[in-house]
Amino acid sequence: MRQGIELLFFAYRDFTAEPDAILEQYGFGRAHHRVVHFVGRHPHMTVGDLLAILRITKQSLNRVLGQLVRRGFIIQHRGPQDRRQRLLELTERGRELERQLSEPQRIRVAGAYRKAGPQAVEGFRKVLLGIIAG
Amino acid sequence: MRQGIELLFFAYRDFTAEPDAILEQYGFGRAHHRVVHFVGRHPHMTVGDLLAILRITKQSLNRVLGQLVRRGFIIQHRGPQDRRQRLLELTERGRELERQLSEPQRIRVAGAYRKAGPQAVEGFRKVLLGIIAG
DNA sequence: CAGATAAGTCAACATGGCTGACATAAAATC
DNA sequence: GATTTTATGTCAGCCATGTTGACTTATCTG
Repeated sequence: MRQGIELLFFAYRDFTAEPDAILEQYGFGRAHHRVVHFVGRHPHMTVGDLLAILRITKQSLNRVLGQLVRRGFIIQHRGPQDRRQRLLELTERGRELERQLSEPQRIRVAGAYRKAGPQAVEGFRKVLLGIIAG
Repeated sequence: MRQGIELLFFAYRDFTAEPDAILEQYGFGRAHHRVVHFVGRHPHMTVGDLLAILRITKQSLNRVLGQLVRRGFIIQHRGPQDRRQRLLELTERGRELERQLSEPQRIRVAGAYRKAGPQAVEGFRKVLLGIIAG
């Protein structure tokens, strides 16, 4: 049981180390990575969607989101139905950053998947989903 | 691939939420939790061991470790071979805190294990170990 | 004895959480 | 049509926890 708890800690620790080094070159932090990741994965998501996923305050998000917008990694456009919304999207520059950040993670996960085999991957997903659902 | 990356983020997010709420009552943070966890798991570990596991600086560690010692959750005693070392151990109070913090996590992991089955648990471990090593 | 090592400390700084208060525009409701 | 709610943004300040750099003390080792 305790081992499972620790595995999550170590995996998270090692998982974030390489992207962190890349982010530093841009003057960004881990928070920027999360934003870039989720906007890349869900183009045209709203600010509210992002807040719900990250579970942080609007003020915290805006600090990093604002930087990403001002420096041209993310563009915002008004929602077509609800014009209060700001739909978020990566620019080409943002997509390039996303690729760069996710590369070491993809390699890491791909390697682990390959070594463990498809059945283990299935178990990995099942257990993590159970942990998330609670 | 991307799904695997996100699963880790969500699992870590949900995994830390409940302990965080408990820690707040003590005026502690997530960093204290990590220290309490690892000292609980490896009694008589040295400060250096803890630094290597956590991969933070001695100054960062000392801030939280010092608080835990001063407030009676951890005791230090000199290493019998090497008297420069400070071997770390939870006090009864520290063990009680550890139990309290790990309870929601144990429940979460146990529930996920039960739902997913032993074979999935094996896969979960394999993949996470691959991510850590790889 | 000299140098290396384990641990602790002081000071200053950055990141990224938080609360609280308030502003604006647009949508939804009465 | 007026009012209220919602989505977003913003200012200001606080806190936890990471960082670097410099230095001390005690102890071990060659």
